[in-house]
Amino acid sequence: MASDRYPFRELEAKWQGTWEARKEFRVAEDPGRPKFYCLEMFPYPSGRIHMGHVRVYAIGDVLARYKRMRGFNVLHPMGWDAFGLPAENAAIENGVHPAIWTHENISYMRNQLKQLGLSYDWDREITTCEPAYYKWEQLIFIRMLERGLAYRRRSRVNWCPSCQTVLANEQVEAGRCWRCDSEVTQKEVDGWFFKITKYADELLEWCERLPGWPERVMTMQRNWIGRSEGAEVDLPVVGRPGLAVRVFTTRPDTGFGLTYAVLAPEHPLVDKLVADGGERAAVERFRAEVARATEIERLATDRPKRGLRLRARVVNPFTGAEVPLFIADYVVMAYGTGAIMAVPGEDQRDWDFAVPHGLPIVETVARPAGFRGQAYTGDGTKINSGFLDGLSVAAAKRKAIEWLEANRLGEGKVNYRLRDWGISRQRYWGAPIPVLYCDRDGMVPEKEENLPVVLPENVQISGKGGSPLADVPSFVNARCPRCGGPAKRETDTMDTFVESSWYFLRYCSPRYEHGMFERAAAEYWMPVDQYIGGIEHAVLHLLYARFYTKVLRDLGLVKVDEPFIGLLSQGMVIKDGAKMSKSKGNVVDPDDLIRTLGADTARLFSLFAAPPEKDLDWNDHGVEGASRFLNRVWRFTLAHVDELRQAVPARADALSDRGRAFRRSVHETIDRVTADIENAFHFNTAISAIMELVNELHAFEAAPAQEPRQERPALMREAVETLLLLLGPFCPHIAEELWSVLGHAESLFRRPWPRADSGALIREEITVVVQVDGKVRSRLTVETGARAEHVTALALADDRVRPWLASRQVARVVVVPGRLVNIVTHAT
RNA sequence: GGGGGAGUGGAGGAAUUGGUUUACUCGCCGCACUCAAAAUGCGGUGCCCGCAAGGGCGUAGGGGUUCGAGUCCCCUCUCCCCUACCA
Repeated sequence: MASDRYPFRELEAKWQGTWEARKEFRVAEDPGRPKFYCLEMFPYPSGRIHMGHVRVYAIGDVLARYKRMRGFNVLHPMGWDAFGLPAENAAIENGVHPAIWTHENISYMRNQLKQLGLSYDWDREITTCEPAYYKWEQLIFIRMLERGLAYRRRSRVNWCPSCQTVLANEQVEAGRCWRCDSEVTQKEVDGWFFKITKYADELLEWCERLPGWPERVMTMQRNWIGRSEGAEVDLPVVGRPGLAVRVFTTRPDTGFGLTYAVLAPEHPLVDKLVADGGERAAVERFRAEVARATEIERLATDRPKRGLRLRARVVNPFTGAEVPLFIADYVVMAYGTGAIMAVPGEDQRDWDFAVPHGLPIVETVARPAGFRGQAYTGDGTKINSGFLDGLSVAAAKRKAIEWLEANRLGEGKVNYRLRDWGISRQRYWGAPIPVLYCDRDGMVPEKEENLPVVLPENVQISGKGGSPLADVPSFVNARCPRCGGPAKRETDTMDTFVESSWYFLRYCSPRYEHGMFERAAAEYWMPVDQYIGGIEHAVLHLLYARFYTKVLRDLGLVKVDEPFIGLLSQGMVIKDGAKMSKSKGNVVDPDDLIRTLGADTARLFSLFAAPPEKDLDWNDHGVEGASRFLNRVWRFTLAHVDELRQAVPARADALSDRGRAFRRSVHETIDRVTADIENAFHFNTAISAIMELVNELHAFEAAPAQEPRQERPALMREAVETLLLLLGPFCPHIAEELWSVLGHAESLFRRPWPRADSGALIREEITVVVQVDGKVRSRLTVETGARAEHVTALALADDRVRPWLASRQVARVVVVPGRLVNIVTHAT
């Protein structure tokens, strides 16, 4: 069986070696040529690549090779998102140092990628855990600090009381610690934040200006930013002059229906309002109860809302009435002001809480006739609302805000769901945050000339206790950059999303030593023309990278507003109805596949089985089919190699009928493949067009020759060469090999992409469908451009059509030129 | 609860502005080659009726617009993804 296969192993190794030795894919800025920046999301060096990687990198490689053949100067780089938690977990579990683990993984995976024959400029490879990389991120951190874009505050984190350590979200499994299974609690710690909220509006506006992005990704980003317009309103606390509960509402028009107010349990005001010991104890009990709510409980939206009524009362500023104040679990501190004005008449959540607590419900919008619901959230005429009565909801919102502002009780306000980006990680394997704490000067940034603040290597990682860096005295104990006195270094490291927020800029000048990147290089290459990656990064990575780019722009470092012009979100790789995973036992190992069938087959099937944006259903028989196809191409070419090499071009204007028809197929294939790649990355249909060409090539070769002797080899040579050029981006090794077998000294990838000869595309005759009352009854072969009257006459006279017209009258005839004739009849 | 996407043969998937439904691949069936098998090549393959010629029905279901609907409009069902007490 193996002996029947073409020698993909030797051939793939040979061409990979040749391309590497020739530095075939190395690029430099060239103002004389249009550039194309093709980028796939760089991998985390987890150990081995999986089929998802094969898919995304195959997609990117087709595009990069295609664009090169189209004359673009293509930047197509690769690197490693090398910081991250798994390296630390490996250290904890196997005692391997994260640096060693990471670098071993990188060298294994680099080799795997090279075996796929991907056309990267490997001279630009970057690894984010190297000081030469993260040095620049530290510099930008200091710049952001100076501008108030980086700041420090307390926030809540997941905390394992048994391991005495902070847990990342992915280390919390169903509310329990991934290692010791203890119940995870929340804890307040100091941490660093990037002020992404400052850019909320700009990030949102640009969502409308990125037509090259999938709509669903933009929608997810819009939802994530979550802009909502409303008002903040002060509810004075009864008997406490100067003290008020500030709430955010999107429905200021419903103020007259405000019958109680609610604070988030952890709201800071609660401590000020609760003085009495007994009440304080009740509050603490309630808070503990809410904090215990596990992940699973929180998922159940329909569970009863719990609350505790405080003794303090607040004033409804619209009515002047005193109303009760609660703390309740359905109000979260993370959104708005962490406090709400409750209007049970027009908010279902408030209604759900008000009814069991016996709270009054006031309707402030007239219900439409027949309304049977509970809270009413639709539009209508305002009622029971004093000066707002009679207005529509929208008009009442505007008037209520005017009134609040005139009476200094509140103001119009736009609120965002987007939170500032918490970048502190109490972790070892990340970029150190370049600040120190001095007893005299307080928090001080490291001096720029002292950067990078290098991550020390002599660290014990146990997974217990706080940040591992805190246990490295040589790292922690330092000198204050300002006064020279003793100071302690920050021991938090940065979120790995920071590295991936600018790596695409570093690729422009990866070895540049005087800054993040060389300005001219970035101006030439940026923005990324096509970015390709998984949908799982639809929000976080893609939003952070957009934010970071805007920050760098405002720091005067880059000119672009957005990093990625085009985005392709590829689907998952599925097998047997489920995502490939070790636990499901349905993984296909790329190494095995490359060894048994070759990289070209692996690439071909990944691209053929589904369009890139859809999930790909892996099928071992299908992979065999892809391999069979390449064998077919191989055998055909070798079987005719002498004939093909000796062929002399035929005159295109003097071909036999059969020869002309065959040549037309070849040139139609060029157009189809080009359009499929160009328009929508429909590589699957591009490949099927190439397969059809191969089928036709076989048919042409097998049929008895009727044409002049020279014509046949000439047409076959043109067909095979076209086939190889079209196949090249998909299956570069076999295409390059056969190209050289045909006698070409120069690489196929130095050749321009083929262009269809418009003369070859001309058809003398076309098939026209004849319908009677919308049903296909016959087909006619007519001259291209035949007149409608002529085609109609032929159709009406057609033997297979006439019986359907008997005893009926022709009402009208619809002619679609070059396509069909529809004869519409009615009974006589 | 909110948002987004998808339902086409036995399977993955194709179908220009509404114009031949099911390209290509897999699977299955048949034939050739072979002592045999594999490999390879060629042919067939939506469902139903029919010896055949041919006809009827078919793109989740129901309605509508149209000479003509997988495609456009309305309703219903199913599945997938994201998100979540967002005030």
